[in-house]
Amino acid sequence: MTGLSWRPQADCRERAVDTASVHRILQGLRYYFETDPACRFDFPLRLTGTPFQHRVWGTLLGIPAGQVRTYGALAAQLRTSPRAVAAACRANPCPVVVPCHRVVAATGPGGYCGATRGPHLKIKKWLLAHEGWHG
DNA sequence: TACCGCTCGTAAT
DNA sequence: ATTACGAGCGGTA
Repeated sequence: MTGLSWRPQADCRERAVDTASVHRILQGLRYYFETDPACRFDFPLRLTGTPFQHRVWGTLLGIPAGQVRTYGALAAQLRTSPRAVAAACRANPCPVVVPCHRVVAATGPGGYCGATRGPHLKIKKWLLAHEGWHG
């Protein structure tokens, strides 16, 4: 996971989390990485964002592991524009758990964590491969 | 206002 | 069959 840039928003930083919850979250992530990439994360999420961003993130959570959607397809589904979807993906405060890596461009892989190339993109491709998607 | 993790049409190699 | 480019897009800072 090194290289993933977490850009926590105020809500994430300031919230007090008890040790047991942290343990549960780490266990869930470990299970995803080591055992079953198709597992559902069952811990509660409290994401900070605009109403539109919550709409997009909620839709992302409905994409099964091993599948992808294009920015354009999500835009049509949400009655908005591809770029707006991309901007919301980019603002995702909780990568991996909220699977913005399952959103790709019509012509290529698209970006990840604010980058359209470089190490971040390698992470996106790794996650997709981990989930068994071969594009 | 000016950015953009996009997309589509059109046109030139 | 590719590439390149322009215009339009909707949300956000």
